[in-house]
Amino acid sequence: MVDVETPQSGRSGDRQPPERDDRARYDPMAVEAKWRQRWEADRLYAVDDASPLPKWYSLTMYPYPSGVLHVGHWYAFAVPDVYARLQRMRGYNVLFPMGFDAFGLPAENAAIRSGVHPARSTFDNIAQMREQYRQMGAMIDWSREVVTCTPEYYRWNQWLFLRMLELGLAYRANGSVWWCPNDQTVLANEQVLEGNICERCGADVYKRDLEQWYFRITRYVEELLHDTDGLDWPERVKTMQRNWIGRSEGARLTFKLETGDALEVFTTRPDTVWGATFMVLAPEHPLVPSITVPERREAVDAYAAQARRETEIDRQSTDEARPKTGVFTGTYAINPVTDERIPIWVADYVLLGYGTGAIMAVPAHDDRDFAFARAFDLPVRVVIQPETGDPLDGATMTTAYHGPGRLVNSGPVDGTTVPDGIPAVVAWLEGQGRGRREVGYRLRDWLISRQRYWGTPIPVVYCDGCGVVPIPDDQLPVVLPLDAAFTPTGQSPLVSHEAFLHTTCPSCGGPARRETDTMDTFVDSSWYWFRYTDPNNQNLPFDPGKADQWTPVDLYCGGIEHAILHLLYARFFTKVCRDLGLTESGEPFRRLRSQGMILGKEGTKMSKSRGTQVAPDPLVARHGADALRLHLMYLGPWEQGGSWNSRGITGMERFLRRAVQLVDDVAAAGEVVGVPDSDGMAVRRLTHRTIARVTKDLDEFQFNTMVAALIEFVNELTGQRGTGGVGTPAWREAIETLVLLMAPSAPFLAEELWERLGKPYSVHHQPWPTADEALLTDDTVALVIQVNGKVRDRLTVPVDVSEAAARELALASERVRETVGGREPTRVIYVPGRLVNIVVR
RNA sequence: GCGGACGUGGCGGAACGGCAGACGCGGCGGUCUUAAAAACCGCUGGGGAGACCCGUGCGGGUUCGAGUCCCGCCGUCCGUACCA
Repeated sequence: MVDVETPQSGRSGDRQPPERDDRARYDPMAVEAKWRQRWEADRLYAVDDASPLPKWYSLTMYPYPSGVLHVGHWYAFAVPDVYARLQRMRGYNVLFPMGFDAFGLPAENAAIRSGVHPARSTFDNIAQMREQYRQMGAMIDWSREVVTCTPEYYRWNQWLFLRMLELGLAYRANGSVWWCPNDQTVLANEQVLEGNICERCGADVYKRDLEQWYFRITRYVEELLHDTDGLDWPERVKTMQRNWIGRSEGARLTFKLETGDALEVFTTRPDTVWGATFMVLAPEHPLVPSITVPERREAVDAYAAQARRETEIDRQSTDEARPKTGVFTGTYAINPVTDERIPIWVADYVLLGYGTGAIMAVPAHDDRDFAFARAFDLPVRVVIQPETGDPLDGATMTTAYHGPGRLVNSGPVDGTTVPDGIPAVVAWLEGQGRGRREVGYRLRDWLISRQRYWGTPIPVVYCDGCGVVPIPDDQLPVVLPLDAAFTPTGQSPLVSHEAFLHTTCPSCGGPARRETDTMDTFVDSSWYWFRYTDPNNQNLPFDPGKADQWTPVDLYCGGIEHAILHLLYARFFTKVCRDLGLTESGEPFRRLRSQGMILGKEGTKMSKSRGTQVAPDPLVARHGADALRLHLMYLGPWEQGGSWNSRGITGMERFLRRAVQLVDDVAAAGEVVGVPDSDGMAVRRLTHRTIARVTKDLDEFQFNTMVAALIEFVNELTGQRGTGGVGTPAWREAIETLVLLMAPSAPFLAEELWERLGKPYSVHHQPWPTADEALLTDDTVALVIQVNGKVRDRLTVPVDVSEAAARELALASERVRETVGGREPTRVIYVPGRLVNIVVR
């Protein structure tokens, strides 16, 4: 690729003078310890709010302090560190903070098993992990560290809760909620997987009726939905958020019942109401007991009980088309447009949690309703006829029809086209007072109460005289007592802590009982990045000025598993903080990148319990943190992840040793005078092309190919060590550039080599090299010559070769003439500077 | 079922519609060594003595030219799951 003579002799005898043991030249442990100490003594990574440089906020999801780091943590943190370092060398004032998501069930569950208090184990784990992050060489300003289980932090959870209470964004309500019998707590809807699996522990969960605290995230639902459009996030994450919000346009219709009750339903197909031949209620629907006629009561009760049990046990069996089940209540409703009597059934395919928990069933045009109607022999009335093909017949059709067509059997709206005419039908229904347009959402309010110990106490008291009374701001924090008995009982452990439980009412001074539930730990992570901007504030969660100086976060990196929950809650909190005047922007994270997962041996997730985690420490001890960082980058595309494999790390070590040799050559040669001149053009081209490649790859998060570019650079230079170029200014430029390009990826060794080159401390304060455009192209290019699309020759031609000259050269090629024979080319394709394709017959 | 991503040597993976397999690991051969390790040099998709031929899951298509674009399959992974 570079037209420099390379010695092909391959003899090593005439190389350099005999070298000392390579270990003496590059001992990773010694180099890394040396610079780690120096950087910490100098506070090299301290972030200055007053810096005049433009800001760059690089955030990586803070870890749960589970004990020790595994290579997955390195993957998640060391790689974004590379980008943060690049931005710093580019002249940004970079904030790259770190903290710990320190409340939560694992510590508490471990405490129940081992008897070690969660506070103790959490802080021990944090100390150990902090030390491991130091080993990694990450650019962390530890003075900004946030630990969410400290009163200094969770006090502001409480403060924010009180503000939300004032705004009606926090409220208490009775409802049917998911309960995990293993963790002995309620869960948010978002924490229930596959219908009934606890996200935390995998146990089967079920519904209980409890009075709980909620955050009214639904108040922001439209904004949350619309604002996703403008985010530079992976498309699939945005799609997952939109699907979770689940907006659907439709109408709310009221059906009168023969009992005198009214039954509201939500439908996305109000145009099909003339085809509604029965209704279905969820088994848990509150009207079920009162509308069931006495002779049907036994059957309905039995069905409801069975449905509830099935929800408890397993509803995963929904993969195959589960046969529809249900029972008739004995009661009829009146179809509001046809005035017909239609039966009301109870069936578990209608969910209480969506819409109104009741539906009008239109079997001709809905698959589920169709299956139900056929199973129970209910009438199927076609109200949409397709405009082509055979007309549908409700008696004989075998699947529901949801295609386009015209409304039939629909009285005043007969002939309306579907779907284009639906708005007209809805307008007619509204005009008749028989329904109204409504937008439905899947998203529901966020249940934040947890009956567990290791979390933020909810700052309210219950007073017999005053009711629910918020704790005044000046009495915050409500401190979590450390001497509670935290064995789970189904109630918060704080219930049995007398000193905590009994207090006085802040309003009337009388006796009062504290709220003993704690907050979902997702509250902690919903605003932590703001706290990094002002970690010691005693008066507010954070200063609005400081927050707006740094946020929105420019680049947020983390696991794809947080695509819905954490990111949605964080966006919600940001909008609340904006409305509280704490920040200006309504979105927290401008750009999001998700790393793939590093899988353990059998291609499975690394798990502590199964012992499949790979520890970084022995690898660091043996190969160095720099080699491990490079190895992780080199495994494959970062956003894709992959299986862990420690074999390749030796290749990274070899690369680093070759770089050391190149630098030591130059260091030994001493200072070179003069500027790079035309004698070193080939080396200079190589250097600048490498700058361009490395920079582009870093910006595109292509860390694997970035490392490949560095390796190729070193290999190329190593191949030329024996030539006379070593002492030239161009060579010196190449070596210095190499060290600069290595600085983000291999921060320890780059610092060491920079010093050996006699350059001023620190390499991490140097500007990132810029590629000279003029050096990115060669004088000559290799022109590919094809015949009928197959490569037949390669010619070296001037870069600005004319088309005519290129064609002529191509046709003159010996190899081309052999292939073409005597045939006359029918066509010649020319791609400037790249290729000639000669087409014959 | 629905939605998305992916399928390339022994392995991890590269390739603006234009030289398939960059780079690394592993393997083979060599230099140095009493020896080994390390380091260094060379080779390493398959077939063929060779010119060449065949090769990016399978089958079609578009194009001068397809790993790349289009259509239809097969397989793997991820998300989601009766959302009215």
